[in-house]
Amino acid sequence: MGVTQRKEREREEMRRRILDAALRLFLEQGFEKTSIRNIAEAIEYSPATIYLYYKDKNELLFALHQEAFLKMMAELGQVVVVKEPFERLTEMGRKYIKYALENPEMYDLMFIMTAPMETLDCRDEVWEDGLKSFCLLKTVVAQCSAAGYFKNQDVETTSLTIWAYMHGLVTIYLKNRLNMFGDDRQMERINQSFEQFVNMIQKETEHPTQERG
Amino acid sequence: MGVTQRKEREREEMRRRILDAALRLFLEQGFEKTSIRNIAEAIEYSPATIYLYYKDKNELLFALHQEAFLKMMAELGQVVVVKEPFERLTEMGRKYIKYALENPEMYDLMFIMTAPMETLDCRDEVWEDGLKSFCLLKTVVAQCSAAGYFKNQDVETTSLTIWAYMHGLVTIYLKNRLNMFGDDRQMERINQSFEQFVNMIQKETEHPTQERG
DNA sequence: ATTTTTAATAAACACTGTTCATTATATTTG
DNA sequence: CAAATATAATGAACAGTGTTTATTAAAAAT
Repeated sequence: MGVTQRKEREREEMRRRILDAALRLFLEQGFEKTSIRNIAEAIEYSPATIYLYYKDKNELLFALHQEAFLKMMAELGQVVVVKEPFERLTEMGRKYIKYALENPEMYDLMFIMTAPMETLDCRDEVWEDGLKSFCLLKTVVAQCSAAGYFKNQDVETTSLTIWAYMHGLVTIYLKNRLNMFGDDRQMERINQSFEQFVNMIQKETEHPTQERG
Repeated sequence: MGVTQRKEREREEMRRRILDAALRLFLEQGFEKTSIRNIAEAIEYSPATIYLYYKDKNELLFALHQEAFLKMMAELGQVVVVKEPFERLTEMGRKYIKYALENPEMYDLMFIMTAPMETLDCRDEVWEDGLKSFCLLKTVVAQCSAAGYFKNQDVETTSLTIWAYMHGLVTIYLKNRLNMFGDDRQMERINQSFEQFVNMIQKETEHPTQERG
């Protein structure tokens, strides 16, 4: 009989309700101020009920982290419309910055917090979301490579270098470390640095590597 | 009479005792598992006493963050012994990675956590430690610039670009995001990327002459 | 209609940062 | 010296956290 299926469906619906409430509160008031009790209250259930659908808070954070990756991949994926490979990579960089700045809490969950990762650790699973998005980057880098950019450079290393720079740039900003300049030119600084970095890696095309002591 | 002086000294001693205990516990069991109560217990005082010496936990974290900067500056400052400017910059990069990887909790406090920064915000002070260390980087970058590197590049922008990359690289590692590759070649990847980045920014030097320091 | 399975919860546990009235100690004053 | 005052330290409480468990209510199977 269809009872099992309905139960399964209802279970999924409940998981969604919890996730949606968690996401809403998360975005409204930040991670630190959102508790299991808040989420339970939002969906009008007792706190203990949450634990019937998610093992612990880490698992809930992990589920949110997955949602965040879905959204980011959708946005970064749009770069396929850009024809020229290097301009495609550049546009992906711009979109990465845009996503991070528009979704700071989600970005935290995806790349900074260790809590969601612990779920993977104890499940003995690999970080698929991270791998998939890194793969997207590698693909575009490989296309650049095929178009003559990044000569004699390993695609994976180049991708990591680019990601590291992008990640560093946005987290310095998101974690309020650009405040130190005391002015309101933070976005300007980000854009200038980004432009410089793009120019820098672009030049990797032209000249062959020259020796130096 | 010297009572005031002695009181002031005793107060400083107590602040140090608290800080030392906090630092020890922090390093022993990480930030998340270290509470005001733990620290109080370690110095054999009541939790409330801590609040006579530090306004709140953020202020305590800020004080620890300052200690961390002292240590990092001491280590990075050693690069003055390196004669050639670009090699000096490279060595500073190596030392930055070394410091971050050897002091992950401290690094978190310095560049990732927002809690210590809140103390600055409500004190209406500027982030001096950050500024000072960024200044050190700028100095070395300027020396490279004077030696013919980073032609036509703004020193501040270049410094931010370099810092962003370094910061991104170490945090991706520290926050366990390099686990995704599933192998044990994480340090290898870091070193490869670093090498690539160093090569990349080195080429920013204009190559009409191969004259250098 | 009765038994069994499932879902939801109230209440508790062991924590957290923080505040405040009260007590103990040290210093200053008469 | 003793009495008054200032300072330091604390116990106890408040309001919160994630999580577990015994108990109850509801649904499903017999």
